[in-house]
Amino acid sequence: MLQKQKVTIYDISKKIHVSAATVSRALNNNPKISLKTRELVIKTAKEMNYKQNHLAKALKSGKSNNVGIIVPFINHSFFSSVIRGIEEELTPHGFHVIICQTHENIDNEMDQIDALLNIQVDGIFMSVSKTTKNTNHIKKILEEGTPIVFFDRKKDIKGVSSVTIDDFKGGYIATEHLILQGCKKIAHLAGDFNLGIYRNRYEGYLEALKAHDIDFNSSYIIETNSKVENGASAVSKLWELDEKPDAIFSAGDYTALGAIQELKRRKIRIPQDVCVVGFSNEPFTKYMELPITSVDQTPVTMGKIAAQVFLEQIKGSQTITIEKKVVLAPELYIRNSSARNLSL
Amino acid sequence: MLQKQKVTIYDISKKIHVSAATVSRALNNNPKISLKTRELVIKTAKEMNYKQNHLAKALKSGKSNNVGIIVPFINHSFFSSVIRGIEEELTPHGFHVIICQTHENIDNEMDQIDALLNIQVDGIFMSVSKTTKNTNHIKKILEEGTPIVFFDRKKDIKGVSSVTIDDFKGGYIATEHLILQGCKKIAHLAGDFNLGIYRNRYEGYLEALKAHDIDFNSSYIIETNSKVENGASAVSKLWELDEKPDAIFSAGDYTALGAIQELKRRKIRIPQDVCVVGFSNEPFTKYMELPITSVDQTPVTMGKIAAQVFLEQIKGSQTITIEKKVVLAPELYIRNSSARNLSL
DNA sequence: CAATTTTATGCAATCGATTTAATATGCAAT
DNA sequence: ATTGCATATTAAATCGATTGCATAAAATTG
Repeated sequence: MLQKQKVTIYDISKKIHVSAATVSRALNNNPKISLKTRELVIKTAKEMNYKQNHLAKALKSGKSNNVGIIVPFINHSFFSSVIRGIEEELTPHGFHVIICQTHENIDNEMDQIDALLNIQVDGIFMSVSKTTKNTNHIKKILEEGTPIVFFDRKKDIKGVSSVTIDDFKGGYIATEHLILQGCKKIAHLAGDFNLGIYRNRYEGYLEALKAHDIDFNSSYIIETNSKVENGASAVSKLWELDEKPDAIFSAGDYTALGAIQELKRRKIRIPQDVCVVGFSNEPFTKYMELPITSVDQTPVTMGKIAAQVFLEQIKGSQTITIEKKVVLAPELYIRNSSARNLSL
Repeated sequence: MLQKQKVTIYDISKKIHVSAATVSRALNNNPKISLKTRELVIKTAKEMNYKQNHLAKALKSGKSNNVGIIVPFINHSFFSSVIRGIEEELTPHGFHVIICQTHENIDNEMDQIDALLNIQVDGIFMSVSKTTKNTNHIKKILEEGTPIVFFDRKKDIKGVSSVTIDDFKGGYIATEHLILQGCKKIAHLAGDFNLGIYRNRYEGYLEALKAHDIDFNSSYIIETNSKVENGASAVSKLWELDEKPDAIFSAGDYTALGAIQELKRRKIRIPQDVCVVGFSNEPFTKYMELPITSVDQTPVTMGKIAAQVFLEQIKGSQTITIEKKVVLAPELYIRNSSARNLSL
């Protein structure tokens, strides 16, 4: 184990008999430094294998070149894809991405925020946890002067930008697609209404029904967690009704999958008897033997755009707050679980 | 936008008329400081909402409390799960996790390493890219005195710890399972032999054949990239043979899936005519209508253990290099794609 | 050639916390 | 009362890079 990082601007300055200030300026292309000196410094720095100490620079400048990303879970396809997008967009700008997960727990969320502020990240990207109601801990970020960008799951806070998809539209097109397949009794497996995204998907569903003059039936709505088992039990519950549904729009792919499994168990044919649509376009949906129709959220793009919004924000004067709300269009991937006249 | 982080130990020291050194010592529970002073300092610090500046501390100590993780892609289930494990294990110790992806490209890998060393991470976790042959850039990390821990995909470098699964055994148990199902003509869809993990899975396959007195048939080996399409085309190629296989052991789940799709297209019954086993236990394998038998790599555990190895490494004196090779046992999840007498 | 402006460079302070070596205080022993 | 020693505290240096201000050297002008 040898010594770490050795060469400093002082070492360079000694070697070529100039001051450290000159070395610093030369390396930063300060025009006050003569071409001759600048070239000598740069050449010597290269020879001595000089590496700038980013910590020292960060301390002096107050900018760490790190950004934090807070998500419920890293290893959920949607979130890891957003992270990928952010990472790919920010790395070329010299930023590094620090990952935190909340496990959908607001206490963790608060801790993670504190930790990120402590290490002076230059910005925070976050998708709030399901249990987050109060937003004081988030406002604290703003008070410290650190920009935030919400993605997917946001809270409405003045001065905070966000990148989301149009969940209302997602709910609408999914439902309308089912209607166009001839379905009239469309059940909805909703997600946690504490989160805006799920409320919006539900609203979109309602609006599509209304637009096509289909009566709303409240017993067709089941609010549930996005787990496979819950999709199955939701179907069991629905099939106790006298008027069984002829379609299911699920706000998540896992519940859609569970629903399909239970429908098959009951020998109900898909899509002939019942059409099913999921949400998120999880990788598995297209791999199934009966591929599942789903609403795509373009997560990598979402991450990239969130990163761009952040870069724009910090480019401007620090005193100006840019509040930008980017809403991406969701896209319906129609597959066999709902396509009655599809030749695939 | 208000000012960032304000209160320093000097502010505290002024307020209670002691020196900054005393404040620092008091906050660090240095026994030289009298109880009275310590309590006053701590109380005042709390009142003034003091937050330690980690950058300054990092600069002085040379320890950043950041670790880097280098993976081919963040949003691959296996890698994001390992990252999750590392994150969960290190966060309680005050470390933060910085993510980099290489896109399986060695040039990116070198850049990422440079960047991580530049920001003085305290350690690097990595899974090498497929294109990595030369290891000079990795040795550079060691020369700087920064510990590395390989996970899953490693290179043999003296003094470097690693956490992997026993791929040989994985290949062995997968193949033996197929043999026990009565299969005798077992094809193997191998991964890139540049990576040790795929060579080992292949070796395990060979050994299992030998142990059960089954002749090796080289035309049953197809080296391919882990993509769904490649699984399908591998089957097409295999089914041109006079002696068609009665089982397929794929070194990856995606190729296993592609193989299954192609087998179905050809109306070949699974598992009656052909048994299929994949590798990685990707989430989708258990969701299929025909769930796929696969070898699980316990990625979250792998991440946690890698983190523990790292913590052990840095706990010891910096001059002592601990080289620890942890090998986790893979586990076969038997499902319908291979289980001829399974009642599920 | 002296006066003035430009250009190039150095000095020293700064960012905030840590740490070594030095000093002030208290108390016991002689 | 003086010496000795432990305890508590501080001054100052340090980590490495940046930057405002001062100044020396060179170039320009009258």
